[in-house]
Amino acid sequence: MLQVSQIIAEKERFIEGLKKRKFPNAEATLAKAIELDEMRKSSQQSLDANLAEANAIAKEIGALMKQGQHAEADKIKIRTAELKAQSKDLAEKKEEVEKELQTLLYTIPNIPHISVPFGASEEDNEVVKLVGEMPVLPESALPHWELIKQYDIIDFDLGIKITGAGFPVFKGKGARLQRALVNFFLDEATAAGFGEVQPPILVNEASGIATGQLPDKEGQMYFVNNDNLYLIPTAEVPITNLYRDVILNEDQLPVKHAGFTPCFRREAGSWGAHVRGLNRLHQFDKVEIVQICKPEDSYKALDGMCNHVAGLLEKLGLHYRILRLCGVDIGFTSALTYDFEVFSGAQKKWLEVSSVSNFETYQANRLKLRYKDSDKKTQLLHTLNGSALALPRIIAAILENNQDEHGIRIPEVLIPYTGFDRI
RNA sequence: AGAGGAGUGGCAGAGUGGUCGAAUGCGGCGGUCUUGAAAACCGUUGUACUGAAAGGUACCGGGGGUUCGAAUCCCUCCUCCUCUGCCA
Repeated sequence: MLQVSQIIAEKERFIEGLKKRKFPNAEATLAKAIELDEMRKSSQQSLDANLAEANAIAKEIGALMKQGQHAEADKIKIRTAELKAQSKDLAEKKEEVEKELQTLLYTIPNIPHISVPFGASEEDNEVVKLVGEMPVLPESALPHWELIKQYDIIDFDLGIKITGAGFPVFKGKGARLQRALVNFFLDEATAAGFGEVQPPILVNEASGIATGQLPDKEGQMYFVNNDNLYLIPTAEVPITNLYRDVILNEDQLPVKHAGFTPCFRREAGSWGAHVRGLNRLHQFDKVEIVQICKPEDSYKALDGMCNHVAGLLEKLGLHYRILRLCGVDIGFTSALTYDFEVFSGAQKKWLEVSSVSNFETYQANRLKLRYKDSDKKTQLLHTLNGSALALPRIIAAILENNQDEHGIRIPEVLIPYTGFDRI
């Protein structure tokens, strides 16, 4: 969530930024936020003045009672009745304005970083890096949804029976390959200084709001009605919320965490012929990296996280590219996002396997995540996160790209984890 | 899940209707003393909104209520502890 003080200080840049996102009525929306904030202040001031008078009278009554002057006390009580009624009105008005302001601020996305390109669609995402070679596969190469049947390693039909579409069952070497990747990713993250955590995979409403999934993407999360809990769409939610309502000391920064969790996404309305097999699931596994740092360090941190993800893909021998997302494709809460896509040889298409973002203070403002700087002033921190990595599409790419007449070759770095070199 | 108890500042812990944003101790910070350190002593030490400032307002688990006035009384929710039950 943007801060009104920021909006006032950098109005021109914010308007430009919102236009990059094709956000409608940028000027009017920001002006409205500033106006509502003014109203908030003035109604707060009237209410405070009212309460101050009531407090003064209450003290006076207390003093009179002590001296036994009950008649005198009763006399001033008349005024307090008026004040009480007024305070109630003023408080209601204040709450109304505050709520209206908050509702408005919830609708305003983060301001894109200066380097975010303008664009009309995902076609305009900027390719900033291309690494490796296109896999050369024989004509007979099969897409992963055929391979998994042939080798009996992932079973969609079984998942449909016990749960529903989009919940595959990993079997035998498929299950082992997935576990190998998880362990490999976690070991790499640990080596890079990301402290491992295992958070809950159900979260409450406050957590969903703080990282920005709520109220914006309510329908995308599974919800457990009986207990008012949401299944996480990404480990970003619980891990970042570890630091909700926290004031860190400068020497605790940066905070770096990695966590492995299943992720759950309803993906309502986003299904079609182009999302076969492992390309899109309701439940999938992912190792997430999260970083919290001082504002001046966050873009260096973003680069560091990108290098980490790039390193993983290189070790797995995958052909990949990095995209800088354009204004219309970048996520609601993000200021700058790099997507990583691997080439899936048999499908002949790029699959997104990671998204690394800097949220600047957008999440921190909702989280109330701050630190005391060298002047002992508390100020908002920057939050970042990225997938390192999402499993199913990596598996799809490995299966497709590494297939030959003898089966599927396991990447060298994974063999110590799988215990076999071929499926 | 049932019965009982409890939630107060970084921590411990007092406070059962007014002078309480809250005693006291510990911790933190600054200082005196010291070659230095420790001890001792003195001072200081929550967050947010608002205001140029002085100040004002709110916050004693969350929300609501009673009262001129609530940390204190009432309702409700949450969390923790003890006992009983159940369970990986």
